[in-house]
Formats: sequence, structure tokens, C-alpha cells
Amino acid sequence: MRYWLFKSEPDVWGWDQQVARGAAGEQWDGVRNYQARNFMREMALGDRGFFYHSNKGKAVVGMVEVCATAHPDSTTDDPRWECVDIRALQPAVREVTLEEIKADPRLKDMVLVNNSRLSVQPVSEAEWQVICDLAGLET
DNA sequence: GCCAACGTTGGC
DNA sequence: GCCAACGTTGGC
Repeated sequence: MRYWLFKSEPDVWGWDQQVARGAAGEQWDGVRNYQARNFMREMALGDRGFFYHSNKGKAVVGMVEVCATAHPDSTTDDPRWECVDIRALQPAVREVTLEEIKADPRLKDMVLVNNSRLSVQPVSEAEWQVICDLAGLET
């Protein structure tokens, strides 16, 4: 299994909305960046990810699971863009802020820290464990 | 609200 | 194929 991080502005699509979609999940649409799309193409059913609030909050707020592999993004006719579906699994008991992540030497290589603009990004297993611990998420 | 960083576009 | 111009993202 691989681990990922999905970034969204809470004003546009927030954790509460994701939770409201329940087990059916929701397509992670609107990505118009090749790197992010390519990561989504690599995702497998059951891969786990963090749900991160950018701009407001700037924190990991929950855990999600990939529940559909890459398919065309229904919000555009442009065939270049694809997306996966994700569903909420658990809310963070404690939100893990960007500030904390930046301050933790174990997380210094995270894409979130080094390429903050990438909206879909891989997370290493070690990083996954550290953040799950900090957030009170069960792995 | 500002601005730096980055990705994309399009003229040449 | 290069690169300047432009638009967008996201932290501060």
C-alpha cells in the first residue's frame, strides 16, 4: 500500500464535506497539474492518504482512502485530466499543523515542506507513521 | 492582501 | 526548442 496527501482549500472543499459523502466518497476533481495527475494514476484501491487544509487551517485534518482508481475528470471535457475517488476514514483526533510538520526533523523531506504548491503528493511510510502518531490516527 | 515560487502558454 | 509573459497557488 502507498500513502498520499490531498490538499484542498476548506472554503472550496473541506473535510466536513468529504465526511458527508460517506462511504461512497467523491471524485478528487479539478486537478490541472500533470505531476499531481500522474500521482493519481499511480494510486491503487485501498491506498491511504491525508486530507490537508491549505490556506485556512494549514493542517492535516483526517485520513482518507482511495475508493476508485483514476478515471476521466467529469468537471472538464479535456481528456488530459483524470482523478481518483476518495472517501473519509477517520478524523484527526488532533490536527497536525504545517508549523509542526516544518518543525519536526523527521518530516523535513516531505513534499509538503519542499514543494508546497503540489496539490496531490506522495508520503513515505515513515512520514505516514509520524503524522498518524501526532494526529492520533489509527493505522 | 501581498508576493515568491512555480507551471503553462505562446511567439519567435 | 527557448524563454518571456502570464496566471495560479498558498504561505505569511
